[in-house]
Amino acid sequence: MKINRKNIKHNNFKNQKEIYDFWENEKLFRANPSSNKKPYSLLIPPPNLTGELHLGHAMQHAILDAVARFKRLQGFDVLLLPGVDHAGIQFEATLDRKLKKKNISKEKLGREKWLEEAWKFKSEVYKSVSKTWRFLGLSADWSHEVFTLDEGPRRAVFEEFKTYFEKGLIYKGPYIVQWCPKCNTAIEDVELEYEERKEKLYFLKYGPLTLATARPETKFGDTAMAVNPKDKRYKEYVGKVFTIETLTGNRKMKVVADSAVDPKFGTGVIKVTPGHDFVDYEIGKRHNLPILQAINKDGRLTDLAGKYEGMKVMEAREKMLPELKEKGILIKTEDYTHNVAVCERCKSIIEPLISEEWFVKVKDLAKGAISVINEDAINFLPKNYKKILVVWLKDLHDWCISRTLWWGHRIPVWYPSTRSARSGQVAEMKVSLESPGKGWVQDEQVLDTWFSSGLWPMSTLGWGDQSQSGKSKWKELVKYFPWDFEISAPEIKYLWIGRMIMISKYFTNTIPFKVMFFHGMLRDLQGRKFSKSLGNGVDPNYLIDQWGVDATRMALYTYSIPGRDGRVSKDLLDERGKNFRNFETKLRNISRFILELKPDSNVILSDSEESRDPSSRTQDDNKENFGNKWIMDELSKTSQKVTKNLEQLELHLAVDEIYNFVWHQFADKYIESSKNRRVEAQPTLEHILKQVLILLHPFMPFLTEEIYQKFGVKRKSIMLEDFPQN
RNA sequence: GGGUUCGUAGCUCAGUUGGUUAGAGCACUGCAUUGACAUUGUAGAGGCCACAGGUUCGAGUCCUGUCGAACCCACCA
Repeated sequence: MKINRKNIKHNNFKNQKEIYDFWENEKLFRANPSSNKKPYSLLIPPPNLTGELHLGHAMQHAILDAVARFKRLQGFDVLLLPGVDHAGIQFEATLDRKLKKKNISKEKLGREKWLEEAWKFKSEVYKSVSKTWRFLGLSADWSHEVFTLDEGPRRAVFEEFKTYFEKGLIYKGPYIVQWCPKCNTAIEDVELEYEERKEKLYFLKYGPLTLATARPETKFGDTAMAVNPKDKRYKEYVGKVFTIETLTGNRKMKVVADSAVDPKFGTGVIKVTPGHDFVDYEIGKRHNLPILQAINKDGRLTDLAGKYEGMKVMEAREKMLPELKEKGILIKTEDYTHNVAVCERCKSIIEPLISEEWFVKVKDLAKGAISVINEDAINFLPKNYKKILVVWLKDLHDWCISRTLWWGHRIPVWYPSTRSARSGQVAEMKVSLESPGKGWVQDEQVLDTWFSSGLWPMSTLGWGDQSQSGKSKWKELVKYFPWDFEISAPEIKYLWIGRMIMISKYFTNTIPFKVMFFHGMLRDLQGRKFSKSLGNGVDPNYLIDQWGVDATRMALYTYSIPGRDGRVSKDLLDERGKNFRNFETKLRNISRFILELKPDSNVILSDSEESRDPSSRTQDDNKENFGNKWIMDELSKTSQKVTKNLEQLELHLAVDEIYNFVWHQFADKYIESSKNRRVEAQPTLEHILKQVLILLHPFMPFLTEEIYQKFGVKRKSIMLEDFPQN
């Protein structure tokens, strides 16, 4: 690249915002689909639109940005695509809580008005996310920014739904689902958490048999008893029907034999409640048992419960115990500790129940995903996540994709009348993005957030969008897909990563990304996750205020090892932040020494990059004297290692290398020894400094740009430099 | 019950395919300081690399087992 010195402006930036604006105004973050440079694409995991970015996000984004900047310096056409996710349940719950405080009820507002509020709230929350991104120096291509509910993704999601529908992979029907009574919607297995609870195990008399249960209140929904077929104790009872007292009259129940029953647990007999338990549902299906609904969607008992009708589950359990005892049904209780499923979002106890929902048959999708993963088409970091995902994919059950919410992609299914909509008449419905005509009513439910997130690698590049704006993007899809780099927290490996692989393979017959980087989780010193309720989190904005962006980024890179959790506290992060802030000061001082305190200005200003030969030997060049040759060798070794580390995505090692070189080789040894031959060493000093800045730029973008601007001979921005070739 | 990962200095952690004397930051001790830099320099102390076997010329690194910690998955009613 020819340097035209006349065009070079020395920028004296007042603050980091000015630097960021300079980059943005110069369009240095923009990808260029028509350039002949080799593409390198990175997809930012869309953060949930629910609030502030936390420390984990900051680390994730710092990693993405370092890789993107590195690849740009290497001469790639880099696309770092930003976007945010509408985060269905979570967003809706947050907004409802907010509205409740203002005494506005959702029902009163109605769907349309509520959605207006939602979009307002969305842009409010988005501002804080966007601000933090810029704060961190994220070099994202803002011209490509996407929101999951935008038109493009909406059309892509429709395409996805329609295809499944036409291929017979989508069905609607009653099925047992994990139901959150508080969020009032079905949720997926992967959306639940387990909490250890100390409860009781109740031993109840059912006809001639005694069985153990933790949930006596589901008694009203029992339709059978079951034992293990190999259990000799109960052989004579199998197939026989007994009359069982239910507290609301007698019910005839059969004893069935099913291998799902563990003969070692309790008495070896279970009551079967197909309407409110997953195992029981399966047993029921195998033995053709009737299903009774004993618990409603609001978590209260139904009329089956007689005088207990309307009571919440826990209340009913307490209240019915005396009656059970009195009637001789409750024989004894034992202390019992077990895991209770709770909603990941609101922590309320999940009620398995039967609900009319939409499902996707995932068997073929999963098979495809397994095949691409086994072909090693995706480079998983760490490697073992490959196996973990395959195991999960192997016995995946059908995906419940409907949610009883308003915030999301509404299911693109229409019914000819309100009545057929209510009864969900499958035969009459039409799949369409827009209304098929007057009188048609759209399905009330929306799609699971992950239905659209799973499509993210494609929908962000215009896939499935038949409109003009979608078609104009096809070149980008060809150029940037599959993505070169994707990063994620391990906790959403199934929810998101697994889905993306399945969906991408199904629709494009290829992988969604070439590198899948799972960073570790940042935890507190006791190894617990950060959470609002524990208050153990560390706010990235605090660290940035205290130590600066670049130092904060550096501190985070030291925790960026794939799959390795880091234990941190405010003190520990302050320690590292301070350490790298000191490093920043060191580098400022080095540059002041080299660029501002020059021995003789005539000697130093060389005219072009080429005319200088920094590797020329000094008179007394040997190891002990730390001469030019020595430092050039050290630099070369360092840049080789840094390049290798970056290529292998070992950012923590790269940071370590540069840190050590700058401080302990360059500053402590070379600069010290150069003081008595300053004039002769000056070209080398400048050369090394500039190379150091380039090596460091992916990690400390602001500082390196700031110092770079002080060079006499330079390009417009350090972002336009070339990464040292080795 | 199945799976994964970890155990290295007082603390938080690095240690790339096995290869000199096992490293960093912080903390600690001595010394220096009109210096580009005290947000510094320099010297140092601190480790049976969890434990026990094995493979090897050679093991923090590979294999087996034991103990300890954490996480994920699963239909323990």
